[in-house]
Amino acid sequence: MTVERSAPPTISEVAAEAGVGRATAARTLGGYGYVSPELRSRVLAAAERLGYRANALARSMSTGVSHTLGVIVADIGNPFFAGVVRGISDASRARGFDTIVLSTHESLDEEIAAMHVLIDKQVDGIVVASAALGPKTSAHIAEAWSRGIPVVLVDRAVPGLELDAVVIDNREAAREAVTALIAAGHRRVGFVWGPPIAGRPDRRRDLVDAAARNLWTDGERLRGYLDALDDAGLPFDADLVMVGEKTEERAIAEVERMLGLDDRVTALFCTETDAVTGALRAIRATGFRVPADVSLIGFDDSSWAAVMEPPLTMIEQPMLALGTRAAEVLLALIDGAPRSQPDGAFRHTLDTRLVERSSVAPPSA
Amino acid sequence: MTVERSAPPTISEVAAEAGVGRATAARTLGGYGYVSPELRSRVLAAAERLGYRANALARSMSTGVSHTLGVIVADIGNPFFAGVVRGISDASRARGFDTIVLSTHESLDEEIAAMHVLIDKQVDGIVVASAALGPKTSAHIAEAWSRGIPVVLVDRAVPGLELDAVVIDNREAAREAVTALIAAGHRRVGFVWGPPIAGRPDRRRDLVDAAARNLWTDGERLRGYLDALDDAGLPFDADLVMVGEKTEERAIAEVERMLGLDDRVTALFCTETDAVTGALRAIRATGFRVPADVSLIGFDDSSWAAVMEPPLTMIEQPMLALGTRAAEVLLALIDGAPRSQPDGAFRHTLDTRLVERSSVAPPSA
DNA sequence: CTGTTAGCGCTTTCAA
DNA sequence: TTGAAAGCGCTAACAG
Repeated sequence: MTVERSAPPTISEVAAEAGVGRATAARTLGGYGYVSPELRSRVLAAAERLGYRANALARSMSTGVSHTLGVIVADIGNPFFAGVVRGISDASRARGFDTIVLSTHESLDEEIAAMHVLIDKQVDGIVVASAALGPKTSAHIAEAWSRGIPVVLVDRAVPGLELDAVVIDNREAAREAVTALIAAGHRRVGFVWGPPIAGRPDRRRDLVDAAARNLWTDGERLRGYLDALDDAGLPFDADLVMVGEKTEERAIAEVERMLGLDDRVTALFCTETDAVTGALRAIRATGFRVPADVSLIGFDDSSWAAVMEPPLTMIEQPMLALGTRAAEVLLALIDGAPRSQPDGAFRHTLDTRLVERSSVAPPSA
Repeated sequence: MTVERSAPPTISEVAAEAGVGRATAARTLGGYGYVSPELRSRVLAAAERLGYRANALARSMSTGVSHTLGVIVADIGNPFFAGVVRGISDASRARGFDTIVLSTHESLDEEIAAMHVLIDKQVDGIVVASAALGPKTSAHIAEAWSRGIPVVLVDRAVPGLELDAVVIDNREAAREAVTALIAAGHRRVGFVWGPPIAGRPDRRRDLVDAAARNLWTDGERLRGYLDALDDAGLPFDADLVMVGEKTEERAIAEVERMLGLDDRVTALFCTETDAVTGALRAIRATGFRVPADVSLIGFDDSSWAAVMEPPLTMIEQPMLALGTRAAEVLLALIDGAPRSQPDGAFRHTLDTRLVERSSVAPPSA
């Protein structure tokens, strides 16, 4: 008892039905070339009658353009990336492009595989939040380019890769946040969600090196933290930075540790949502209070942060704008705009905003 | 100073390079048919040398399958849908399918357009969280089916449409939550995020009718609320349900109103994240406290809810599972599994969980 | 302005 | 086993 269905009508059938040549049907239905009003309406009527719909694949086959963009992110389920993808999606849809989105689960191998999928599917361009750390790990990106597929980076720049990248100034945003903490009087501010390394580095330099070997955004945020310390002439203390796996559990453990130090932390800078919630749990578990006992600023504002008790001071990232901008840059490239200059990559830096609420107060005496 | 790039190598070029017929190259590269080890390795070597990559479009053209799934949701930027999409994406990727995702911004017209885009792009199947209210507004879904493209619904069933639908039991989940509130002693519980209608309906029946003319999930949740009231023998009071636009602002206004009633609300059931944050803001603005003055339960648990002060009791939806399950059902359909039975649609109902935390307490005397 | 013809790159009979 | 040739549905020259 299956539904009866014949093969979808092709343009030839429409032409036959309308009693015109195939090209004429193609011209009116494809919206190109000249067709007399007379034939035009006959074709349209025939198409209507048959329920004709163009086969986009066949069209792409002969034109060489798919009107499809590829998007590669670590995790489409993450609200941040979801927002970015929404931006890309809206901006490209407005220009007639659809998007294929692939999640890499933060794995470089999956990112490479994703890139191949997109190349094979003949997308017209790709925007990627890459896990690549430098030119040596980004051959797949260069490969897309060499095959004529423009690529723009979003959220994460790749040091040494001369490509358009739509990002925020993570370093400056972090510095601003930590500076605010210091300005409130804090001298012991913890950094939550550090580089995922096993041991605790003794020297500041080792930490920076480790960060450079990991996610670009994380490294930049760490540098911004260090910058703020330097600006204020505060000493660096390895005990105040979280190391190890980037999980909420680990954040809880690390923050509890920092809170248990003889010269305990009085303020926390959290670089991601899970770091914030982890820190909050740790603070609560140890009986401290925000902001009376410990101040806190986190990355990635959300509607929840505003209804917390107390409302949280957060760094707001322009998620949608990152996406729309990336799509615009990519679309321009597809239209033939010149790519990055030989003397350095184009960096499109979008503004962040420190949304001041009530989680920052002077340290208790 | 542009990068030199020749047209990507085709299978013919690989064949020539390997000194074999085109079909032989196609057979080894396509992984089908028989090829002698001898020629096989020669082809592979040639492909490697030329940097050959299959053109998936051309392949789809001749095989008729695109190994691509279409996904239509209201807003990919919404964490809930992002989670669902992540589930779909992971499950389908594991089976070699990629996904094109389209956001409709909750507009039926955009949904119809999206459906056409996917049909034109020859996707092998579609999963949609539809805004359609019934058979009359879901012609586009039937159209996809009639063209041989399987469709499965996710999150939102469409009454009267006999299609596989992967959903949760919204009515039961709502009833459970409201029952918990009533069990705590509340007799005046408000319903936040009601049907988007202009005026306040006098009669309960008008409200239910209005709900039926709107989003399926919303209607079900309202029915569950009503069920709980009935179970407990509590009277329905139109003043306790929010009506109007579904925005956080409106929720704030409505909750403030309910809190200002002579016989004010002492508990709130919020059907969505923004309803929860709106309610929280209103409660705070009016000087009340959770749960001392007003209890609250909301839909869509998140990591934030657990770190609120107090931690919020919430209904947890299996976002990822909704997605993976929908993908599995769709993939099975693509594989030729029989679709819904003539005597009713297949409903795949996933469990929700009421995560009890501390936002529910007996009403204050 | 319209129709004919030749591809786009791949798969798939069909002979050899 | 392998190769030649046809065809998927559409666009794009090129005549007419």
